Amino acid sequence: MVAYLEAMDKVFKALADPQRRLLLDRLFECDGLSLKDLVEGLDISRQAVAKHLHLLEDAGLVVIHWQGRVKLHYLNPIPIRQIHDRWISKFSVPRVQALVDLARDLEQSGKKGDEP
Amino acid sequence: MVAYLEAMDKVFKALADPQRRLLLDRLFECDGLSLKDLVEGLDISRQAVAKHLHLLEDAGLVVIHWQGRVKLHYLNPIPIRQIHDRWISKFSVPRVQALVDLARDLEQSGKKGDEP
DNA sequence: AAGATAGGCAACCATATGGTTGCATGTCAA
DNA sequence: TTGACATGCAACCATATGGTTGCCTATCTT
Repeated sequence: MVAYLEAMDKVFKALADPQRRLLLDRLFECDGLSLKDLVEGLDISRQAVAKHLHLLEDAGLVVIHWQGRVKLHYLNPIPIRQIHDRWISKFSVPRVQALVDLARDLEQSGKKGDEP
Repeated sequence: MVAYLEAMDKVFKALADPQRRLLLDRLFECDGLSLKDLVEGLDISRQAVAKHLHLLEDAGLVVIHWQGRVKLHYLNPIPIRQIHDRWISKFSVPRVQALVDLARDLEQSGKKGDEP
């Protein structure tokens, strides 16, 4: 149990940086990218991106697969789901989801009225 | 959209600290605690706890309600759900949940065999 | 009215974090 | 086999972060 919490600490630390979240976004929409692929569009050095990816991998949010000299990265959503389950009980899911959808709809209709 | 990402940045930063996650755990099991209540059992100063709670409040993970001179804290699970929805698509929820349950069961059976 | 209680604000400090640069290693392709 | 390419490792630096202490404000209670 304590080991689980320590493992999750790495997950939360890994998610704390916006660049790393962008990397996860990229992998979410297109799984199996290499380091070189992921460097493009981030405006920081390759070494910085590599460090980020190592943190994500160490946290278990990304799993890798070597293919020759290129390292492919895959998103692992399980820790994300575990975060969810920590503070949202099964019975409250529908209520919370309804509120999320409501908030999104309000955001949308607000956007429409922004520039008439 | 960019405002949404910036708002979520506060959420991830707030979740990055273990003490703050413990505070959320406390509120999850017993909503509506005061600062004084929450200080007990954390082994850091009241001011440190207050700072943590301010961060959680600013991130929208905790909502407060003044009752005289005592500040009551309530857990708001909506940002947690939004994290979930960012990287777990609706159609993949059953698969991911099955993997989470499997991992938990394996952890359990492993525990049993730990001390024979 | 006065002490006790619940909380806020600000300055300060040590460490953690994210970035850089420079160099090394291993694999593919001509 | 040799040069190009994909990635790893280490040292270093500026800033962010979490903690402390000291003092202030507001609200109960007697």
